Amino acid sequence: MENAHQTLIGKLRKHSRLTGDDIAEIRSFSYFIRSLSPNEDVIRQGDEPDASALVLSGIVTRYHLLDDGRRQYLSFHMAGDLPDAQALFIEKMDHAVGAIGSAVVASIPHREIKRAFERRPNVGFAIWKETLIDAAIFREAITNNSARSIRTRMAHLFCEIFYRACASGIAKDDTLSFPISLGQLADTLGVAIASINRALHELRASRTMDFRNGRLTIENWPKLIEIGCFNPVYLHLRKPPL
Amino acid sequence: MENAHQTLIGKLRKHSRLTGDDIAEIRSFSYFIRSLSPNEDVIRQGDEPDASALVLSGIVTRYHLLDDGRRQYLSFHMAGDLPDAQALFIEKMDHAVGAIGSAVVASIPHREIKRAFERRPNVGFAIWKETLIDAAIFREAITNNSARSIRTRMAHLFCEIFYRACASGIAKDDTLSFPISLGQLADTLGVAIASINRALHELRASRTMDFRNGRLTIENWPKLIEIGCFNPVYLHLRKPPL
DNA sequence: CGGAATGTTGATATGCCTCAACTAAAGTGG
DNA sequence: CCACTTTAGTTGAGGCATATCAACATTCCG
Repeated sequence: MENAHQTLIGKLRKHSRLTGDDIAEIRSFSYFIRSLSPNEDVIRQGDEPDASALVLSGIVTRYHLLDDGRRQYLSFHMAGDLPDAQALFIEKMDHAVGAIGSAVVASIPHREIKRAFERRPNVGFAIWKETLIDAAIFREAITNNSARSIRTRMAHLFCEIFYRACASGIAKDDTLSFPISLGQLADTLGVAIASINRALHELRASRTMDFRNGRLTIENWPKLIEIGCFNPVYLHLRKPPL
Repeated sequence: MENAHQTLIGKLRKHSRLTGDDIAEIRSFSYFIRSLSPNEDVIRQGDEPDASALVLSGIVTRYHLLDDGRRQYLSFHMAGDLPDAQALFIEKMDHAVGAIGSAVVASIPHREIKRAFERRPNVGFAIWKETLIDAAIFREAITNNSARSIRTRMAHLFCEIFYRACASGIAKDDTLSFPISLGQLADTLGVAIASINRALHELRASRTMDFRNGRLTIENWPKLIEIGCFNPVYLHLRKPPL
């Protein structure tokens, strides 16, 4: 596995330009590694963390815990992502962050990240930009879950995940490990498990994509894009991977 | 009407601490005033603006334009908000920004805002924090539109709007001008107009709140909070207005 | 090997959408 | 200022997509 500094630098460079000094500053970050079991939380709603997690491997999710105990999954994060960067400036977490499947994260103290902002504003701008892209992904999720059919929602979600996985380098050809359950998928797209299952079977039968046992396989990318009304502009990548 | 500097300073201070030097830096911003007619756009999807709008009066919205011409409204903004601050670091707009009813905005050049960051990092952090709170509002909208009944969605939306309007100072006692049509409400909550209408009549009949002719009146705030499962933590206000 | 969690499938119920017909309000031009 | 047009709001009837429920199959994991 790459080290945390390299993972972060590689990620930031996908969206921003960094100078040698910026990179040196990032390399000065200390961190500690944390290995997560499936469904283990990194942070809980209400916590006030003093470090931010950088995903090194596996899938990490952000979710709301509802009054009745249900969950609403908000986003999924992979190697290079900073799923709780917002805690740098907002003390109390309004949502939780946890692993889907096994994952490894590097915990970087806020203090060091903030010091970097003062010394190299450019590093701050790059991380700020990451949080802005997060926001764009949230906006797209609003539209996806509000204005589209189950079939389209599902296709769109998998388009986004696969596209980002390609950018992140964790997708192998047309396949990707994404160990999420149907129940979690239901709590992501805002529909019942039974409906998730049926939509999944439909995409499988039409040889568009196949998701089973936590593995996503793309069989017909153009068709999946069309079904999902997917337009990757909102991901704001400098070099589109596909 | 207050001037733009004062509006911005007042807003940032609701979430962040600013020193005298920070405030002086903000006062150095140049801007020009732009008056908007109902439904006029400030920026369109695909634009690459070089200035950010600060809302001075009226309601401004952010929305996605879908393939079939429909709209998905994403958020609403009022005096003090910076609805397109993200364009500071993301060149191409992935959504549009426009007025609901008549509105007035101040356009501040990106160049000047970025210069302020270099001179007073604290000013940058305060604006960054605003964009992070925006993201929290988006997350809440995902949950609202995905995991709640129409009735609850509607109550939650009006709770948020009224709460923020109080913080912003534009609500008078228990009433607020919010000149949105039922069709726009439908395109916000992801439901049909007919359903919006019926939910509205239900809230009116139960004397919880009344929305008509672009005016929101709260009749029973505790009840509205309960119906909407509203918890304002995600708005991250230093001093809750209610 | 046994138990729990997850996935599968059909039958039934229902909330919401669609459509349509109508009313009310707002904007426009003579 | 009024007639006209357009837009917004209202309401009921009917249909459909999706939720719910239940029973069972499969996989995972200790």
